[in-house]
Amino acid sequence: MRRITTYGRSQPIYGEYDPAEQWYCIISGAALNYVVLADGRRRIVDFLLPGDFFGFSSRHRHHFGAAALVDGTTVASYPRRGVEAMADGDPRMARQIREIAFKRISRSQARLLALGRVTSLGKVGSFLTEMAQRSSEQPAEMVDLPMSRYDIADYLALSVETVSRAFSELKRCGAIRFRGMHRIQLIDPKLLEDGFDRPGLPKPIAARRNGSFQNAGDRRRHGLVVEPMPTD
Amino acid sequence: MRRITTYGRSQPIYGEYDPAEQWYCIISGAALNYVVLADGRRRIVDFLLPGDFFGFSSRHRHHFGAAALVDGTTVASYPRRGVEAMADGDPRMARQIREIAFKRISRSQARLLALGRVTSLGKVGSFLTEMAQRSSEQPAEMVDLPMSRYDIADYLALSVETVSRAFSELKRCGAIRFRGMHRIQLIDPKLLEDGFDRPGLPKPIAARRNGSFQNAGDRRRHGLVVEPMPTD
DNA sequence: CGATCGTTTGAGGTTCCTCAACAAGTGTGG
DNA sequence: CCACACTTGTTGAGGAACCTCAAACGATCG
Repeated sequence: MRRITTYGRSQPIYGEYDPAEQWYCIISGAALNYVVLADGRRRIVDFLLPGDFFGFSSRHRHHFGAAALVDGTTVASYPRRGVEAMADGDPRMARQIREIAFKRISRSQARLLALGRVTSLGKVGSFLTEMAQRSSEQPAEMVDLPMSRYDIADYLALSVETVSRAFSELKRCGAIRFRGMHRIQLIDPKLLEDGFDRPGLPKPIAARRNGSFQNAGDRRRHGLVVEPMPTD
Repeated sequence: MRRITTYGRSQPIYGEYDPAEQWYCIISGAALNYVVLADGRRRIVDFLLPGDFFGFSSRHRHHFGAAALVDGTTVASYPRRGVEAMADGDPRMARQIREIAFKRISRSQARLLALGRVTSLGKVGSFLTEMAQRSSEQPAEMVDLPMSRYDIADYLALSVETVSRAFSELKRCGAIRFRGMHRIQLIDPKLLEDGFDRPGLPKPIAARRNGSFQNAGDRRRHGLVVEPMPTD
């Protein structure tokens, strides 16, 4: 039913616009979903870690490519038709697939927020937070980054140089510490998660920690007037 | 089974962190998914148009809020448990739900690309393209924008001023034409979709239309070496 | 050891954000 | 009907952040 394949670094798992006939799950290693834009730039749509399912598509072809990040990445693949047939006969299976899909929706949407952040430190900070949460169950403060700075840059829609500078800056202000190039210790996770958001301020050494909202006028300006739920 | 509710402008459909006990579908009008960040800013996670399902969550609580965009937005809501039970007994239903979920994954990921675009004209251009595609089956060149410039700004992670300037600029260079404040005619959809991507260039009047890739060196730099698929 | 890749740091220019003012559209009450 | 307040949209000026180009350093591998 399922087939295990091992890939080398940068080796494609499937290409952009390939027919979407398999679903996949990372067993070990890491991979990424990418797109190459018309002008040759690359965007990384998602990093894929052990336990992540991918390769779903609403149409019959993929919209993105997938490639391994590290040598020896092992991936399980399941024929789409077979799984769908199994799901048809086994409601628990179907639920599990739904659950996986919903999780993925949540994650993409959370990522939208990260991408929407204003400053490079904010983006890199939330990237580190995301990786820390995904790579282990309990909030670990040690993060392995199997990808290069280039990958991170394409993931966050920043230039490599800006990513590198952001890491240096985070180190300088004591939010992180390097344990080797691809191993980072999070000293102040809270700061990484919601600090560094506002540009053009004194300098993001001390983070705002108020957590309160703006005044009512600002909320109304944004169309977020809090009114009672409709009673019916 | 399903319940129809009508909402006024800016009226919440459900709040952030509310228990996720219903699934919803827009019947008419428009709505949005939003988040209010710690510093009081708002991010719009998604615009919801007729036919769009929303309110899925992998956990028992929503991560985002939902609110109506226009007066008289009608929304169908379905009790989650009921639908899940139905899906358990009806494989076709289950498939349909999967299909909806997969579509939504595709859309969030497509949106990641739009947010990752470099320039404000690129972002606004792909926003218009997205709205045009979503609001009708065949590629329409007339787009209704039920949301304010503020909403668009929060959707694209730009300031209102920049959004407004981008519209003006697009009008100036003949890519769009105004048919009222919230009704826009797309003159050059191709330009909107892939033009305006590179900052710091002559000025994005003539779009690059080559569609070819960079040289091999650049592809390798990005870890996208094209190698044969594993034969096994 | 040389070559290449990955990473970091510097300098200059462009874009976008903030602050500000103004114009246009909408609704309310006199 | 108009005055007024308020919201929404547009435009200008100045400064901050990021991108590009460039160069240097470190690591890895043959």
